[in-house]
Amino acid sequence: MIPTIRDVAKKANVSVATVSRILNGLTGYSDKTKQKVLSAIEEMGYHPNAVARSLNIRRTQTIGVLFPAVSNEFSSALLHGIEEYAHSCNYSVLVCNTSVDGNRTMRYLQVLREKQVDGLLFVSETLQEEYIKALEPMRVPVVLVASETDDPRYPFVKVDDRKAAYDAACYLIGKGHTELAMISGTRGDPIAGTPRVEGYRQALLAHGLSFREERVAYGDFFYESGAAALETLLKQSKGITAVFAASDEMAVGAMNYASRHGIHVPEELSIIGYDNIRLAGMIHPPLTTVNQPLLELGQTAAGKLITMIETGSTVPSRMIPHHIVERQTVRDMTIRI
Amino acid sequence: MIPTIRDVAKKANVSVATVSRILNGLTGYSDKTKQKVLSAIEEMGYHPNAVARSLNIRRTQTIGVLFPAVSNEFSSALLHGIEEYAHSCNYSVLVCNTSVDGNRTMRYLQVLREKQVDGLLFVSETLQEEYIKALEPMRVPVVLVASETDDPRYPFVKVDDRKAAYDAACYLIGKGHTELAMISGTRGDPIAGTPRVEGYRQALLAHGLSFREERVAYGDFFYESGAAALETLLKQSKGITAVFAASDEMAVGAMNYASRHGIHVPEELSIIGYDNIRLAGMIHPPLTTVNQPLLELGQTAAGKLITMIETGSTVPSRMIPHHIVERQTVRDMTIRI
DNA sequence: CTGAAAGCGCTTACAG
DNA sequence: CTGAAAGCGCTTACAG
Repeated sequence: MIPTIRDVAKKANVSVATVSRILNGLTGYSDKTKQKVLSAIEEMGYHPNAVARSLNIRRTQTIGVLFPAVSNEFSSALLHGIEEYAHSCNYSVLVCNTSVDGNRTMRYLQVLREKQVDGLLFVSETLQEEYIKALEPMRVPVVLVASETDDPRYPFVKVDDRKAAYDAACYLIGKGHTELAMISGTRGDPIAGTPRVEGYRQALLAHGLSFREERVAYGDFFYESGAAALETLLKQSKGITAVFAASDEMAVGAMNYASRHGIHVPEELSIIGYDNIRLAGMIHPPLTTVNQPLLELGQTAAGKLITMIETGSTVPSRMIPHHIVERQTVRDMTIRI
Repeated sequence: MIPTIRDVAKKANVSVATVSRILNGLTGYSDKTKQKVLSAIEEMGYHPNAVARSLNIRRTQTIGVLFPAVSNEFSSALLHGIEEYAHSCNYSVLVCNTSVDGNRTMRYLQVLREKQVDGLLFVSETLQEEYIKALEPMRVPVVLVASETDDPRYPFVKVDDRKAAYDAACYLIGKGHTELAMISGTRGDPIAGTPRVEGYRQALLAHGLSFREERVAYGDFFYESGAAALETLLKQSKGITAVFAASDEMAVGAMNYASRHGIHVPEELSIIGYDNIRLAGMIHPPLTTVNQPLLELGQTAAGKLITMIETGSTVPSRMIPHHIVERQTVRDMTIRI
């Protein structure tokens, strides 16, 4: 029914080997043969079967991407970068939404292994021992995005979270703020939690300010938790003039809390976020924040993975530069009005 | 190196046929044989090769999903629903970001065809003649999501855009507004453009209000265009008290314009959006909008596609119910204060 | 420049 | 209950 390479060969009066060579741009056939074959392909509407090809060459030109959650701006911007780069290199991407569920992750790993993906990208997820055990025998390259590990077999691509948080706090201090507070992401999160608190702390100390436990509240990176965290901070401590939130969503949640309670941003309270997702520019006043180049992170990670796949060698990890995007939520206290 | 079914068979002293039967849960082997085989599999760390299997059974348990743009809340919520449902049915999903580019779409179609996907989902894209020509010989089911066609071979899953827009306008009218305006999406867009303007128009007429061209401005669904559209409306026509925006992003853009120009929402201007993406609940004041159940749209579409794949029959299209989510951007004019 | 044949790792009648 | 063998649609030495 659907024509195969065999049918094409028959029609063009050549062997399948010749058709295969032409299809793959190899050498070893006359121009006349090539024309014959090409027109047979055209006439029959032949399309090669990549599954058969993959079985032979043991390459599927497909990578698997595991996300803890797919439906937020952060993930989708990364996915965009990954897909774009992969497509430009002729790779397809299989998306897997693990829902932060270890069991789902393990099942996906199984599926991806059986489907013979050429490589794997772990987004925003730390490599559990269990995953490593499953990954090892798969013998395919793995790259982490917006995550980190010290196992050299698994390179990662991310922003320097500690430094970015340090810079955010310094920015606030540079604007004359001395009464800082922080809305952290999930307590103990080894990637986007602890390092950002640590960077914030170091910035305070570097400027002779004291780090006060009651001036750190913990959320979960999502919008809803931002308001609750600000409420906690305001209850626990008086005199705060600026807060650093470890995600834009939490920053916006905090801004809403402020707005509902008649606290003016930035006049009475300054806020700086983290991520620079589109949301940051959509609210009023627009949010000053730390830019994570998500598209670039995705592209770079896909690039590293594909390099590893195609060269068989391992590549170094990479810190992508961040920067602060100044908008309108931080008051400059050094200017007297 | 990596064990195959052959190695397992050898180790367990049975034929590959028997191993295959056990692997696939067929009948025709003793319990003793089963144990022998299972422990051989265990010992060797054998994992079946789905590519080889696919070549045989000509099913890949993979579907392709084409998006015009992947990095926005709308697409990612749909993707979430699609991926979730597909995964629950043991299908994997290959994402393709067409960037609203016909050439890219055609190339993806080619790749997906070669990779032998079992079915295709078109998200927010109309089926061009060119696509249909490429789709036809692929002989796999196709379902449209948040889009529409009258070709019965391609079922679709969407909200009734005309009716939803009608309801949005009626909601405004029900709140006592008579001076309505609309921020439409892309002019002439056959799915999310024209039908929404038409629904809005019909609602006006049904209530004895006149539809005035100068009270419709066109954006492109995205944030940036919302502000410009509101500016245009306000310049073209005096006395507007309420506006219906054909997307939440444009509604928020309009709210920002209002805020920057000292126009209070909802006291001086009411706004209703369309989509109910998370953004709608994150801004201040929170946006009243038309809810499109995106997760459900995605799930339903994936369900229909998989049904078509597995039964070989075609399924009917489906309109998913929408509803209005009342928040705080529409003033009730029927209440005297 | 070209073809016959083995093989990629499975599944599935068919025969016993 | 079990196995030998053909076949899925390709690629790739090998030989000429």
